[in-house]
Amino acid sequence: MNDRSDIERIRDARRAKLPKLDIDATAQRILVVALRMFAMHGFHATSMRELAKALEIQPSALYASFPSKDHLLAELVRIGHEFHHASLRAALLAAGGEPVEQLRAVVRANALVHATYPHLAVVVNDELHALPPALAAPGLALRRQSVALLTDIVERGIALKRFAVHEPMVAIAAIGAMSLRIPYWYEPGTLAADALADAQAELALRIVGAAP
Amino acid sequence: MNDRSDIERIRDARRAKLPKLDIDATAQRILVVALRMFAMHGFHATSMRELAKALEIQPSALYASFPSKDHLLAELVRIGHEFHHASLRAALLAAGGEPVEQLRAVVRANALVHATYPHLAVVVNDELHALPPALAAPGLALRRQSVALLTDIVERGIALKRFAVHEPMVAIAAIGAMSLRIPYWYEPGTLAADALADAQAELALRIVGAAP
DNA sequence: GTCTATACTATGATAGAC
DNA sequence: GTCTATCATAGTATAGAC
Repeated sequence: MNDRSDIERIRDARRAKLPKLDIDATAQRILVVALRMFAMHGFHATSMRELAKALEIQPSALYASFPSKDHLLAELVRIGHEFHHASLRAALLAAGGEPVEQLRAVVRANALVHATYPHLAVVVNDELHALPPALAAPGLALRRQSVALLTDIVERGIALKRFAVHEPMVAIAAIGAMSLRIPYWYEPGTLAADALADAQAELALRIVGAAP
Repeated sequence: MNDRSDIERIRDARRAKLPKLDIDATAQRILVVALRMFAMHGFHATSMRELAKALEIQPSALYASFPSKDHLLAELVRIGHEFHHASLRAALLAAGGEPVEQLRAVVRANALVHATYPHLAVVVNDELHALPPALAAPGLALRRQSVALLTDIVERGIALKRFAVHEPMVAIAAIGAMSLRIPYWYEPGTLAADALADAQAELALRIVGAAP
């Protein structure tokens, strides 16, 4: 498919990038380009031939670094989930014991990850289902942990009467959804990533009815 | 690919369904099954052969109703966008002139569409980018109108001092994201769709800082 | 680790009979 | 409108030389 006319799911204005990794330079180069193409067009809409062409190597050379296309995606999904979960955990640990501050910190971190690594977020969220279960399992486990982390904060805040929420599940889903959607609309320029994170943290506090 | 092992993007607990349509019965039967498969596995991960097999017809029979796989997706996307936009418009028209009631009505409608037609919502949102630009254009136009509809309500509410928002764009995106994500987590049972819609409408009012 | 060359399979789509 | 049969292409992946 030389003449691809698909609509891009995420704009390439911000170049695709990965967190710092400790892996082979060739593998990293492949991962970054694969990340961009998987994010923009989707995993199944990106062929190994096209990926190789974008890298200016032959398709067969890809298999020296990754045993299959699935493993390539799995590695991106693994990196994304681990970085994401580590970011949330670090934010929570630094936030002290007050639910308001915990929620603010975790939502800020969640927003910043999505604003800083939008391609990675898109691939993690939209292409995980393309993996065979064995390769998707680790990511799914981390995802559940991240949800639990947010759930625990909100439920504790309710118990401590810091928050007032009618339907906790709906509120938690709304807070998660807010940051999850960042890659699809946000572009830095008018609003700095940090200001976006602050704004979403404030909205999260409104959502849980934290006393202002 | 007989032995598909992909993870399903959306559970099939709720059977895929379409709004009432005025089209050929055969075409409708094809559309419903395609809707389910595109929603669960993705457009590119669903082959015409698999679709035909699920319908218990031969692949070539599909082409009597739709000239190509793209057109099949385009029809689903068109139906989804038109139904969605019509729902929001109807809700707004019935809501009177008060921004608080307008926002409540539109968010309720948005939530109900996503809770009632989750497969359609998933296909519209996740597979639109798989269409060539010419086929995607009508959907994109309706999408912009729906966003504008919400934006106008929020901005008018701010101007009339009914709402207090620091970053309108962030608030509007959050309100949209909340309903958009419904198909990926919500399952009726513990919470009725109507209660979900009410809960999201309340959260939207909190997000825009409507006086309680 | 990259190349050339190629095997094998799956894909979207069409031809033509009924 | 559905069938059988088939085409042309694109897909993932491998073999073997350098």
